[in-house]
Amino acid sequence: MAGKQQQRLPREVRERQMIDAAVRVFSQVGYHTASVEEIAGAAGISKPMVYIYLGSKERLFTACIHREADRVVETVRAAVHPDEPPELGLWSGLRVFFRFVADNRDSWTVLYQHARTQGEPFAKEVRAARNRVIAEITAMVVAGTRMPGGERIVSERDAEILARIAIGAADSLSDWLLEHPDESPDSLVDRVTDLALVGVERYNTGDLPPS
Amino acid sequence: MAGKQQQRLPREVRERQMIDAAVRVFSQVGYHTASVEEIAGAAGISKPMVYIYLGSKERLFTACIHREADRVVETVRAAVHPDEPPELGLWSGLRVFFRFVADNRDSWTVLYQHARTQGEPFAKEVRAARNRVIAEITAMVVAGTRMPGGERIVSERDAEILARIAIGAADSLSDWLLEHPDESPDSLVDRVTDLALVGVERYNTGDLPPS
Amino acid sequence: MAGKQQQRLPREVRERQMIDAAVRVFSQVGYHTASVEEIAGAAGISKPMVYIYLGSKERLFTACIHREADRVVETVRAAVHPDEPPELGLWSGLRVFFRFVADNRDSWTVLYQHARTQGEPFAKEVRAARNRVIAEITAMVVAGTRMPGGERIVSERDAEILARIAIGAADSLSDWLLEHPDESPDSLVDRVTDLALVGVERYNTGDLPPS
Amino acid sequence: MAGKQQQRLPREVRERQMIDAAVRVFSQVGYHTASVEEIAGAAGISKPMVYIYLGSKERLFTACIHREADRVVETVRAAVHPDEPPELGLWSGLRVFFRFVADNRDSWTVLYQHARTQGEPFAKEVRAARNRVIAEITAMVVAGTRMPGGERIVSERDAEILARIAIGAADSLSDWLLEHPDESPDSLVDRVTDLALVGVERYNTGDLPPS
DNA sequence: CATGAATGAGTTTTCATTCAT
DNA sequence: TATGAATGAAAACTCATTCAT
Repeated sequence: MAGKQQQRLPREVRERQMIDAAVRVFSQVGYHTASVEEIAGAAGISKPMVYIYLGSKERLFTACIHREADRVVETVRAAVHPDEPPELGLWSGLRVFFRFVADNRDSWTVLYQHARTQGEPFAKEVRAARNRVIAEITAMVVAGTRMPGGERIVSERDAEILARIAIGAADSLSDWLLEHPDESPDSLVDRVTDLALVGVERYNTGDLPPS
Repeated sequence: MAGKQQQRLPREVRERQMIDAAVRVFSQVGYHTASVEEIAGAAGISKPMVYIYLGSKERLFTACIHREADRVVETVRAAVHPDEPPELGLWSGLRVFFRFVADNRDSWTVLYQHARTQGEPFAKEVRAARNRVIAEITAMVVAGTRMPGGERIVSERDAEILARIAIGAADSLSDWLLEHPDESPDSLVDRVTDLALVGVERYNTGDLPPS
Repeated sequence: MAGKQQQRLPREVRERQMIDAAVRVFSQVGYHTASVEEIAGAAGISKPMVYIYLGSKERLFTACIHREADRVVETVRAAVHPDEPPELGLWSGLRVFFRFVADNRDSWTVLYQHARTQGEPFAKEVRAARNRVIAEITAMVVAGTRMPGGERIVSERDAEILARIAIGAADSLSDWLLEHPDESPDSLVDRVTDLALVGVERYNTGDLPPS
Repeated sequence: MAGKQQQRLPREVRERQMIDAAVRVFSQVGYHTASVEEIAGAAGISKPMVYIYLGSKERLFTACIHREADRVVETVRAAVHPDEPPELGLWSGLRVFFRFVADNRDSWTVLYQHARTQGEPFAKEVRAARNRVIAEITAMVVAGTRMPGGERIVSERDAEILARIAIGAADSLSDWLLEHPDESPDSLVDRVTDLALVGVERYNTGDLPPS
């Protein structure tokens, strides 16, 4: 008489299923609009399971933020510091990062767009997650901008600024990518590179930079 | 039997007050978390007034989006195309835009961060508002990158990419500004300019740009 | 600057306008669904006027009930007791009553259908109004069923029963009339008369009436 | 933290309880005046349950209409077409119908009085329900007015008119019954029968029926 | 472990009614 | 007199969360 019960799975697996589903749903409709029931449904389980495993909607969202921040950080770190030396240059690093953002819309949307806009209960957690991402991208910038000899040519502060620009640009440009299916993350980075290398110095001639 | 009534003000004034309050509250807690009552309170009136004048929470939010999009567009347009000639160069234009974002946190937060993350009911309106902003910044980029002779050196597509980068960067960097009270929008643009002009070509030597 | 004000009309006229509008609106959507604003609009005046003249929505509805009950009673009375003798027979009286119901949908709907279904605040008023109508129809039945010599052939109690049947039937059949535009109140009464006179005794042969 | 919960009952049972309570409450105060909370209270459960099971106040009302229409139809049908032949005569059928109306005030009030007066959202459903009832009573009239040999003596149209009269009369007379506790549905039908059989032909002599 | 049943708390929305001009 | 501006009170509906089985 009881409705069919889900197969018993080890806790770890179940949790991953839930967070996967939650990221998917949250990214589509946002934290408030997503109901726990909807998420449970998307994970193929019943509502109380979410509470048993994750405790509350808030904790579930937090778990999503953590996991997705981990994924960004891991991805970038793995590319920039592969187990063995040859560190990537700046543009190669950016390419990896852009590709992640473009290929993982749900992750990025939850992490960068939704998490940010939630107020109090998450402020702290979100800041921490963001800082981890920023730190990682900053590290990538630092690594990518050393002179052949190893000297740094951008200060820590400037490196962070560049990291933030990269993050904001990735976010903003990933929308552009969606609207331009004829382009790819790679072709986009190429464009940006060209603009930075060639364009900047040239189109700037008529506009005196601050002395 | 009715409680003491507010001072009577003409509709136009009250509507502006409401939208002001709504932008403030929405920017702080987001669309869903903000209750109409809270907004009414912040505007110094009672809830039903919001419904009498604006119709619904949804329409109120839409009104905020429209007005704030207008403000960004107006600000940028006024700076770039002053009634009289001397158009601004790229960096001067960016400076105006950055300043707006930094000086109007609430507007920008609602427009760029919150509006985006709201799903269906707003998708269309938001897209329209965003496109207006993008178009304006793109125009600024185009205007700011002409050669002295007037020839364009960036294609339309690239101009829009630069505009999107500027927008994403402004958004991202305005957070950075908050965390660095010793800096200002102007000093920040100076840094970015320096990085773009001087840095790019130099720190790139070790990393071959795509051929 | 002030919106155009309605022409000043004597109180009596204004009140009639309001009640006319109210009957119209109430009959269409019912007491609760009708908003005072809607009624004021239908009467071509502003909301506060309704309160100044009638005091409250409740009193406005009560006024409608009274007036419409008066109209039914007057109509029937005028037909049955014309200033001078020749009283009408039963069927002629019914014909008058049916015609009123059919020709005054709004009045009847408010009086018989809506007023009835409103609970407490109106119970008493409604009962009184209904009783006046019932009394009048009963009087008509009594008048219409005297023998040529003047003796009564239906008891008071039976006369009231017949009156109630007539009222319920008029209500029920006026719906039927709406669905059968090829018929008229008169043709309907003819049918009913035929059924009563000819049919009843005949088709009843196979079904023994209670001994 | 949640208050004490009601005994757990299967959905089917709860739904019936809700509709029972709703019919009771709606019949007493009408659709608009009845609050969902009040109905939930009358059913011994909390408001959200009504929404979980029935979806909306509108759907709840519709469910009431359907169920009560079913009950009238079933009652009449069962009496008129018992599993085995001897169909009832007209008066016996009416007696069954009158008894239902008198014994099920709430059902009848909701079905005939309240449902009618509700405008748009219900118009269609109500019409359908009413038509089912009318059709059943009409069938009863047809069955009850056949000659011993089986020939029909009333046309379809006239049968429906008689059905409508019966319905309107039942509605109207059931009020009368309430005011006359010394009478019963049966005694009332007896009176009506007498009036129809004996009275009609007699008291009519002085009033010429239409030629 | 898993889930159907149940609810407290809160939100948007509407409307009769009043007041200031 | 007449009306635009304003609000208290209440109703429909939703949802995170819990408990009994």
